[in-house]
Amino acid sequence: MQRTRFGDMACSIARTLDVIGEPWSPLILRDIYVGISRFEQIQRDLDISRKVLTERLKWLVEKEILERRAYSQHPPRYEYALTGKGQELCDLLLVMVGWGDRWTAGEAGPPVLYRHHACGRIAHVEPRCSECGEPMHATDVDVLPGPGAAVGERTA
Amino acid sequence: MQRTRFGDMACSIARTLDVIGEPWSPLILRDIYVGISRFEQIQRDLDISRKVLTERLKWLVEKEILERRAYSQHPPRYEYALTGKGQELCDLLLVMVGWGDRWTAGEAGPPVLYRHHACGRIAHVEPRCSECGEPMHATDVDVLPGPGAAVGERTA
DNA sequence: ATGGCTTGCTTTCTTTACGGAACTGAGCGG
DNA sequence: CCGCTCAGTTCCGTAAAGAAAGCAAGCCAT
Repeated sequence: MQRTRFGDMACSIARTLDVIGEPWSPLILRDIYVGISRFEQIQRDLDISRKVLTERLKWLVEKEILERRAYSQHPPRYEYALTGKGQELCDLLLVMVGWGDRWTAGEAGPPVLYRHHACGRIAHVEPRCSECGEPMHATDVDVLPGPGAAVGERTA
Repeated sequence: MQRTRFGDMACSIARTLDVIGEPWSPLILRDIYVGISRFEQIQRDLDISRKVLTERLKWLVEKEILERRAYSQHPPRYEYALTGKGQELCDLLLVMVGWGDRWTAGEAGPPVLYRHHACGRIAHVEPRCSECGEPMHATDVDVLPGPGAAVGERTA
């Protein structure tokens, strides 16, 4: 969508946005995650322009987030499925759900609940440190240049 | 940017996207998070159109993600600061960083590292269950209708 | 065999938003 | 009073989104 491509920036946020940052992409991912996996289904569910849906699906397949596969040869019918890379992106969706539930749900409460397989309880995700297991929020970290930093260039 | 507003959908992902889903918004948030907080600074850092930057900042202030405040009266100069709501959004950025580092960083390695205050180690965020503390990925949950579900309507 | 139905797109057209560049205006500072 | 910085605003050309229609392949019933 945007003319400026984010993929070339030395920033993991920008590079993630390059993949799913365009409008509709996260919602398409969500649909496929919950089992709405065919072109017509997604189009109806989101009420998205067929043209844009075609473009997004092609892009996400190119980026190896989705796989297009035939579930019927005759007639040829296709569905879209998450790759491993795509499933990990869905973790990001869960975090978005967490923020949205907390700040935008209002009176009515969250529209969707998530039950954790491991404990069977309704839960939300909590960001924790990969090293010590304690909560790890944006306010709990120092930001340092890493090996892939483009020295002397804009970080963005 | 998109003509279709996501804010009215009964979906926390859509409502989160309504706030920061537009192009550049997450990168603007990131800049302010790391201390690049003035109009000219952000514009230079991201090389974003001044017009779009103006629009985004105004939107994020309206949505109470950012606060515009004068750091000088004479001459009148402004900077943008995260609200509590905005700081929590930054957790989402950390998750995006995690995915981006893992899938898009390549040979060079991650451009930026994050040191966790609590343990002092370089770390990344790991989504864990708010109830039992075990890892909680998108593949580890069941999706159920919640109280705020728009019954009979599209979930999106 | 043919008219209708569904699926999975593609095409065309209009409207909107982005990107780039120039311009404004307030307030220093020399 | 000339130039500089900051913080935008305005204008214009182009690219992308949205709406709607069209298309082709393959059933399916009459």
